[in-house]
Amino acid sequence: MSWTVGELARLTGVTVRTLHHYDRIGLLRPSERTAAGYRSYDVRDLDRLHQVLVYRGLGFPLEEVATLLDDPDADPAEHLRRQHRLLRDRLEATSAMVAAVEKEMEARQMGISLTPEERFEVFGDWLPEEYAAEAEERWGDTEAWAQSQRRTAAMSKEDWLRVKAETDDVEGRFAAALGAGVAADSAAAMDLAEEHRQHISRWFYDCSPEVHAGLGEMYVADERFAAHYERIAPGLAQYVSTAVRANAARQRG
Amino acid sequence: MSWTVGELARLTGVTVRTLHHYDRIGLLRPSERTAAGYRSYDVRDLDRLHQVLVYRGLGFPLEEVATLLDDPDADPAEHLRRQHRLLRDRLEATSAMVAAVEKEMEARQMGISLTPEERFEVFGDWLPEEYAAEAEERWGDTEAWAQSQRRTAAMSKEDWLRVKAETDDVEGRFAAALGAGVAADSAAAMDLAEEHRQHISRWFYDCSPEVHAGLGEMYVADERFAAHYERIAPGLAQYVSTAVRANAARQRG
DNA sequence: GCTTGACCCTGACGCGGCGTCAGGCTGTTG
DNA sequence: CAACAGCCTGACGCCGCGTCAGGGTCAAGC
Repeated sequence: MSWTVGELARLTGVTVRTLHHYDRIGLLRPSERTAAGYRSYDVRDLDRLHQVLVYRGLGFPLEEVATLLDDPDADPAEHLRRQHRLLRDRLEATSAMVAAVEKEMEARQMGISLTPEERFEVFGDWLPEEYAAEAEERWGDTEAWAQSQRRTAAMSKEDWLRVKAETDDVEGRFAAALGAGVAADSAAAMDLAEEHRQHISRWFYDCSPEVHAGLGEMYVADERFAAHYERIAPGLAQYVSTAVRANAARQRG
Repeated sequence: MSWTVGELARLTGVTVRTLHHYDRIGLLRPSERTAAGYRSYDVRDLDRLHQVLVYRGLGFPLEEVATLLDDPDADPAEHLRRQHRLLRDRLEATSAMVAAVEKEMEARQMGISLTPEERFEVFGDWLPEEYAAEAEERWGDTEAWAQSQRRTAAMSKEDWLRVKAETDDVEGRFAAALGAGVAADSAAAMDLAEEHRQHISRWFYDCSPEVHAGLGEMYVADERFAAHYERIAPGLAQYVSTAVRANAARQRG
C-alpha cells in the first residue's frame, strides 16, 4: 500500500504544501516517484512522518528533527523515551499554568465585593498572598487554600486595609534592611521573615516554615512575585527569598 | 515603579527585540517615553504583557491577541475563563499524547525477544492489537493490558507466527467481503467481527463486546489504525469499524 | 569634565515554516 | 474526448521575530 501526497495529507492532517516542503528540505522524501513524477509514500514514510509531527509538535525546528531522525545511533526506542520525557515536561508546565489561572480566578471571586477602583486602591496592583495556594499545591497540603478562601471571604474592607498596611510595613522594613546592607541570612532579616510568615498565618492560612520556604522559592522563580518585590526595591525579591528560606531552616533546625 | 525595555525583558523572559516588535505592531505600547525616547513600561503594561504571553503561548497570532485584549466588551475575568478553557484543552491533548507514547513503549518491550528484522518479518509493519490498551484506558478496565502483557510475554516466536497468520486471515476475509459488496452491518460481516473479537480474547486479553466496540471506534479515529487497514484495502478501516460495532450491538442485544 | 561601558534608539535584512496563487501536466469517470 | 479532480514546479508573501549596523544616552569612576 502506498499513498499520494493528498492521501497522506488527509490521513495525517497536514497539508499537501507541508509535504512538498518536507520533501524539498529533505526532511521527508517519498520513497518513490511514479513515472509521471507523482510522489509515492510508503509505510516507512508514514512512520517517519509520525515521528516528525511529534517532534514538531514539541517545538523542535525542522532541521533538528531531521538530524534527530537521521542519527544512526538513535534507535526508535530512544526517540520514544525522549518524546515521552518532553511530553511530560510539557504536561507539567501546562498544569502549572492551569493552576495559576485558577488561582487568579478564585482571587477575583474573592474580591468580588470590592469595585475595581477599591481593589486597586487597597492592593496597589497585586497582592502576592493571593497566589500562595499555587505554592501550596506544589508542596502538598491543599487544604490551605480552602482555609484561605474561608477566612478572606469573611473579611471586611477594613480588614483588607489592615492587611494591606501590615504587608506594606513588613515589606518596607525588608527594603530598609536591604538598603542598610543587612545580610539576608542574618538574624534580623530572619526575624522579619518570621513576622511575614505569621502575617500570612494570621490572615490567610496556616503557613508552616516548610510552606513558607516554598513561597520563598517562588519569590524569585515566579515572575509575578519577583516583579512585585522588584518594584519596591531592586534586589528585594532575592533578598526576601533568601531571608524566608533561612528562617525556615532556622525554625526547623 | 517603571521599567526600561531591558528590565522588562529580563523580568518576563522575552527579548528586547520582541518588545520592540510588540511596540511597532501596536500590541504593547509602553505607556510612556522618556525625554531621550527611551521606552518606559509601567505596571499596567506588565499586566498586559502577561496576558499577551499567555495567549501567545496558546498559539494565538499576535493580531488576534490584540483584538482580544482591546475588545472593550471583554472584561479580565472573561480572558481568564477563556485561557483556562484553552489550557485545559491543551492539557488533555498532551496527556493523550503521553499515553499514546507510553503504549508504544510498552508494545516495544513486549516484543523485546525478537530482533527488529524478525519483528518486521512477523508483523509486516504494525500489529494493531499492540495498541489496544490505548482503547482500554479510554473505556476503563485497565486490567486488560496487564493480562495482555502476561500472555504475550509467554509467547514463543511460533506463537507469534500463528497470531500473525490468524490476523492476516481475518483481515483478508474482511477485505474480501468488502470487495464483494457485503454490507458492513450484515450478519456475515458481523460474524467476521466476532471472530476478530475472539482472536483478541484468545491471544491478548478478554475483549468484551463493549471493549471491542471501543476498538472499532478507534479503527477510524486513530490514524495509525486507519492507516493499517487502509493499506490492506481502501475503505477497510471504516468497514471493519462498522462491522465490529454492529456485532457489539448484536452481542449486547 | 571626560572617558568608558552598558544600555537605549531606529532602520533594515534575513530566516523558518509554511499559505497561496499561477501555469501546466496526469488520470479517472462518464 | 471532455471534464474535473489531483498532481507537479516555481515564485511570492506573511508572521514573528533574530541579528547586525550605525548612532545616541547615562551612571560610574578617574
